[in-house]
Amino acid sequence: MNIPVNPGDRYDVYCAACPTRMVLDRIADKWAMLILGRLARQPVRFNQLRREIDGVSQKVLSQTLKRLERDGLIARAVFATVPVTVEYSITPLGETLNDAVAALRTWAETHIETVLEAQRRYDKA
Amino acid sequence: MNIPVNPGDRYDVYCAACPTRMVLDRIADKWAMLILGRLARQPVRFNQLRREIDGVSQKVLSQTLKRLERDGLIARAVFATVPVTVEYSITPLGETLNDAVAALRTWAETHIETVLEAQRRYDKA
DNA sequence: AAACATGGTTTCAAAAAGAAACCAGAAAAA
DNA sequence: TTTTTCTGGTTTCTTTTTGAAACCATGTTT
Repeated sequence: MNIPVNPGDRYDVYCAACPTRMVLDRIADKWAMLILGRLARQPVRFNQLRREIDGVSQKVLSQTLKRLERDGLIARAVFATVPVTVEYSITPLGETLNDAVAALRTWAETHIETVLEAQRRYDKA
Repeated sequence: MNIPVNPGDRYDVYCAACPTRMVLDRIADKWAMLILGRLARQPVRFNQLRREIDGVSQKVLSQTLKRLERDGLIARAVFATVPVTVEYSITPLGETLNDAVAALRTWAETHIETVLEAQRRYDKA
């Protein structure tokens, strides 16, 4: 371990310098996962997204959308309406990621009881 | 949306007050994912883990391990050797989560080229 | 004697996140 | 007509989190 990634080495998230680590850091994010899951259903506008992703601030939503767009996971379309309409949609690449992320979201929803139980036991001891 | 979770409501990560949101926030973490993946192979001691999870600080490793233990995802065993040995291992519940997380880690490793390409295109424009 | 091993905690600076105000411009409500 | 609402953000400021480094006790190795 601790081996920097040079051309020819294979990718390894356990190496800090590996570009896959950067990507993991970016997708291992609560807001990114929720946004991706919402856009997987259908394209949504900025403020609509803000209302549906309960608890996200405008700043963080804006930042996260920018990063997801830069990574090619979502697309941003501007329509010259009044007022201006900005629609975000998922890309084919984003859809492949969403399949993996969906498993995490459903894990949270199906195993929540067991986790809460474990927390109660830990806190009692 | 924005409806607080009351008894009888079904769980929904898109609601900020839902306990599943707390769990998602906890598992949607770079370090937690890397730790879980390493422990899925075999039990590992603290300092060994610190060396293998390249880039993690002792403080964050310690904090993350505590949270994972509290959530029932990993187990902590202390042996009265000299110096003391502390071994961390994955639990059956942790293994079910690791299956989902593994998909994310491999996504990062398989789609990294496409993501880097998208970033270059975005930065050029 | 000095360095290194164990598994952490503590301290402090830097980075990130969150809350709130602000922006322009038009439409709708009062 | 003045106020409020809508669009999609950015800016500022505070609070939280993170990361780097030092420190801790105990014991072995060099």
